[in-house]
Amino acid sequence: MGKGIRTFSSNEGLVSERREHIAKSVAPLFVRKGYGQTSIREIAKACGMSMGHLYYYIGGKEDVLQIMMDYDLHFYVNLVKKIISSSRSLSPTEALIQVIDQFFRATDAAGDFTLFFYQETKNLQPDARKIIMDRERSLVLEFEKLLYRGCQTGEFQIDSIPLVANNIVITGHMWALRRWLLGKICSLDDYIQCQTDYVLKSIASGKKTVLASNKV
Amino acid sequence: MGKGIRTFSSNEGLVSERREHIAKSVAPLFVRKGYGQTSIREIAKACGMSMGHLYYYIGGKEDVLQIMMDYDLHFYVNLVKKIISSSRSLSPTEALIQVIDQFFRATDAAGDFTLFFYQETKNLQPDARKIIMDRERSLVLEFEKLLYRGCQTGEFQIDSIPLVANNIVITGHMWALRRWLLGKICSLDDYIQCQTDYVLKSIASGKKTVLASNKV
Amino acid sequence: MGKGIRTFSSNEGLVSERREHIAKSVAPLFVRKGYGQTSIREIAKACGMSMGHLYYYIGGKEDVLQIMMDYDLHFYVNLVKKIISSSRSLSPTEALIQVIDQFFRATDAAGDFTLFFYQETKNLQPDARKIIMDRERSLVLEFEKLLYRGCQTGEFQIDSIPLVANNIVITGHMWALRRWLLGKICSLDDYIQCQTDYVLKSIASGKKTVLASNKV
Amino acid sequence: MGKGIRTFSSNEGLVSERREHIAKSVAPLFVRKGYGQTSIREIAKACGMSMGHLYYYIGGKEDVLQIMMDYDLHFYVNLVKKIISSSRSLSPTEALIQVIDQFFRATDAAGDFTLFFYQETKNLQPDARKIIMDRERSLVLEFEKLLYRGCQTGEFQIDSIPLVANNIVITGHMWALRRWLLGKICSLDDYIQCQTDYVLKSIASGKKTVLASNKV
DNA sequence: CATGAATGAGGTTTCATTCAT
DNA sequence: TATGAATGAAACCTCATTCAT
Repeated sequence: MGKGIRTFSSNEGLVSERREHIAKSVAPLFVRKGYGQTSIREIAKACGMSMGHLYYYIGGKEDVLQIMMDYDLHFYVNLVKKIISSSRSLSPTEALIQVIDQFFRATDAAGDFTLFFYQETKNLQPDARKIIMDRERSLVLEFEKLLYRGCQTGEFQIDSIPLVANNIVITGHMWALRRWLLGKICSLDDYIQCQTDYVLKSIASGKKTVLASNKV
Repeated sequence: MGKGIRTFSSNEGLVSERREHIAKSVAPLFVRKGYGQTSIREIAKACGMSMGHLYYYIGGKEDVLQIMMDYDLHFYVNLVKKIISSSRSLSPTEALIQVIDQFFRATDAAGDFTLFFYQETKNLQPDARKIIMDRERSLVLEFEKLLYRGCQTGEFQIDSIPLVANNIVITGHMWALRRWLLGKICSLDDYIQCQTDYVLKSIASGKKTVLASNKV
Repeated sequence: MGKGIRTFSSNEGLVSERREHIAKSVAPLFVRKGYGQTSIREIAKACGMSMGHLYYYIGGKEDVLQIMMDYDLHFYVNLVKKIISSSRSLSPTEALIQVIDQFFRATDAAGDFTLFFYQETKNLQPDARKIIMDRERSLVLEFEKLLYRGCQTGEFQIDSIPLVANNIVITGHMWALRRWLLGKICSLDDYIQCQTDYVLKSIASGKKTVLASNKV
Repeated sequence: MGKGIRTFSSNEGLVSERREHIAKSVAPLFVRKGYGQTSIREIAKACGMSMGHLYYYIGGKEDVLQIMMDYDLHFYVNLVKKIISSSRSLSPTEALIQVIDQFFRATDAAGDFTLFFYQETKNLQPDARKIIMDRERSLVLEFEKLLYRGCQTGEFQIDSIPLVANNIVITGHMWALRRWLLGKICSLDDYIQCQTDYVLKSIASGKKTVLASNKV
């Protein structure tokens, strides 16, 4: 974890282990108080370490942010990967419906982190930001693969797959970013339902889908 | 401007004027460095005021954020209102196309501010946040009116007007929030084109629109 | 009032009038918040003047303290003088009893000011402090005169008149300074009763006094 | 020392030690300049600490005042306790004479602190003020015990023991508070002599005391 | 490996005083 | 006379980071 981050230890395994521990410990703190408002003292306390010891595994406060973001994003992306791969046996349309459903719910569950991600990425150094953004990009890629499958079967007709993939991700994230507003309009269930329809309508090819009709 | 914010002056006009000046002066600074990373000293300098004088018109650093956000959002919302009202003579479909185009371009122009808005709203006190969010809500409302017009003419068929209005706003904002990713996929022109199609497809009623026919 | 304090006005009468106004206006503010915690802005507001105008009649913040103390002490000393002179027709012992009673009650009424006086004298410049202390000294002098009368009639037998005079003043002040403690022991009435006895016992000559016994 | 005051250290012994050091270092500074006129920078310097380090052991400037007052008052009260208990073998009258003598001299020696105490208690928060005042109360209590002993032996005849105890304490304090005036009337030796007489006269029972007889 | 006392620059805020109007 | 906008030094306090133990 966190290659390139300064450490005084030469035991790579231990460093990885401790950094994972840091990532897990610090997440609720960061999400609740914000990165800027959290002090090193609080971080160390949350990690059950002394400040000096914390600096044994990191180079500076920023590194804690990077480690935490990297870890959480890694976790989040893996979750999405699992969701998508577990739908591989379904038809693209059905898979998309299910993936959107689960992705939106996962994003809702990690809602505060999603917001945190948009808010605090700016506090990362360019290098660290690149790493985080690569992970984010890989998230979109997963959706692209799914959409691509639908295009090949002819169920979807899409001009720009990356853009549609982005739209799906964005729409999920927006539930987290604007829940204060969207929550007044509809429930998460409604939101998922509507947005799924919205997406399907816009990418549906004329070709009959295998969806509901086959189920009967 | 900024009713409820402490000032030592009883000259309302002057206070308004100075606060507008502050809002304008501080915007580029905030957008570039972030609210938390900008010191009062820098703010005062950017405003061409002494620190003491700055505090003559505000109650604390937070107020500068509120004033700036309120001002910029006010400006932005007014722009959108103008865009929408100037399209009143067009058919709903044509109006939507044009409004999306101009809204996305305006959002792109104010791109850094849009990102700033999502990042820094958390630093406002509940009272101030409410004011800002009310303005944001009024933005969505403008789009709702336009969509409603389209539903009445029968050109649009929409389950949840607020949700579609939100989606349009969101999609515009996302160009600002994720330009680092979207910029690699397509240009702003492409983005507008695709997203417009995307929206229209999903809300098109079967009824023939006046659009295509006129183009011929 | 406040000779030697800088003013830009050459109209002596006006200056005196304004300073008296300042003294009266500022007293409750000072007593409530303390001198150090009261700002010039608050002082000016309490006086119904602008800050600039206030500085037309004073040389600095300290002068406000001096003016206020001088005025209040002047008022207080005059009160005591009246009390003492109005008892001139009584026998020294009876006079003392009555004077102590009224002096203690007056001090109790001005209790916060008495405390303020002990707390804030240190904030005066040496010159100003001398003026204030001279007034304070004149207070003790009034009691000395009364005691002296009693010694001449033979009712009192006192080694050091100034000391006894001081003790009386001190005992009165202490009710104000330590009301938080004394208030738990007894009421003001009790306090007056006991302290009067205490004083009388300690200065009584063997000679029969004209007191209560004669009254019957 | 100073339970309830924020510290970043969990080493109680160290905290106590440092706070005692702070109390000792800051006393002459506070007494000379007053609490309000002494800056944190000066306090830190007087303690031989950096400002940051000072704040490692205290929560705010006020805490320094509390710590210092508590420490000095503790010291002062202990001194009085020692004085009183060391006179236990004497007759109440002789004990009182000796205790007053030593108490007044001790108060004179700590004169500036006594004045400081009356001036600056107002700057404490209610909680801290209570602590300080409890200590002050315990001071009076020591005198009450002594007076009580005298009443039991029949040497003293006192209506209100607490009040007489207070008067003794007050008279001692007054030498400190009004030395600028009293110093012109008599020396400390004279003051002690007179005030002792004054007290004894007012509490003497008719019963012959063991005092004079023993002297012969 | 581990601790936490120590640093000091820099943060936000206040306020007595002046001066152009 | 009268106003109050403007100044800027100095106040209190925080915190990322280091280093002796």
